[in-house]
Amino acid sequence: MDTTQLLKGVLDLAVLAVVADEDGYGYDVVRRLRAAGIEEVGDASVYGTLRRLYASGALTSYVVPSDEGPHRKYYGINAQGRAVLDAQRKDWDEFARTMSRLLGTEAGR
Amino acid sequence: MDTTQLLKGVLDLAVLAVVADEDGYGYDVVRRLRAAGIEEVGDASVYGTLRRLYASGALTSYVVPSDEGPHRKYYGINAQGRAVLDAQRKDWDEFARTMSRLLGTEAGR
DNA sequence: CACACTACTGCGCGTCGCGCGGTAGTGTCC
DNA sequence: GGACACTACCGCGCGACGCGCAGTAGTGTG
Repeated sequence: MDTTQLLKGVLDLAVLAVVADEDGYGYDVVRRLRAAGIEEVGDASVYGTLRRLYASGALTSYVVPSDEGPHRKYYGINAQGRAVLDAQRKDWDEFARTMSRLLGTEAGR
Repeated sequence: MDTTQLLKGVLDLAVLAVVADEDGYGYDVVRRLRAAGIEEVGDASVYGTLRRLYASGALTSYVVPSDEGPHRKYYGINAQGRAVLDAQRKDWDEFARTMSRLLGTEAGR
C-alpha cells in the first residue's frame, strides 16, 4: 500500500503543473492536488516542495493577507520554473512509456 | 537530470515484472532492465531490490554454478510475488493515468 | 470558551536508489 | 605470465524526499 513511494521525484512535477495553471498558496495547492486524484499527499510534503522549488529559483512568492483566516503565501511559476516543468514533463512521459511497455500494458504505445 | 528519483517505489515493480517473465540472476536482471529502457539503473540498486524482495517473501532463490564465470544467484517469482506484482501494477497504472491527466497530456485517456 | 477550519513551519524518521570499493572467477592479448 | 576486461556478487555510507506529528496563529460558530 506504499503509493507514497510513487510520488518520489514526481511531486515537484505535480506541484509545478498545478502552480503553472494558476498561482496558488500551500493549503490551496494541497486541495488541488487531492482533487486531481493524488489523495494521499501529505500537506507537509507540499509545503516542503513549494519551499524547495522557491529556493531553487523556479517559483516566485508573495504574501497576501486574508480577512478570513491567516495570511496566504502565494507561489507563482517563472521562466526557469516553466523550463523545469517542461523538462520533467518530458522525462515523465518517457519514463511512463518505458514502464508501460515493460509491464505489458499497451497504454504506452 | 534526476531521473533517478522516478525509480523510487517503481524498481520493485520493474524487477518483479522482469523476473516474472523469466527467472534471472542479478547481473542479468540489470541488463534486461537497461535493455527495456531503464538505462540509468545502478547495479547495486537491483541487487538490493532483489535481496529485499526475497527477504519479504516475494521471490525464491537458487544458486547455479557457471563454468564461464562466478556462480549465479537466480531469483524466481512465487505466488506472493505475483500478488504483489499485480497490486503494484494496478497502483502504477492508476497513478500514471492520474499524472497524465494532471499534466494535460492525453496519454492517460 | 471550547472547537473547528484555515494556513504555515520545523523536526526527526524511514525508505530507497546510488556511488564506490572490494572479492573472485574466467578468458584474452601481447 | 601479467595486465586487463568481463562476469557476478556484496557491503557501506550518503543524500534525497515524502511523511507524521506537534506547534503557532488567525477567524468564525455553538
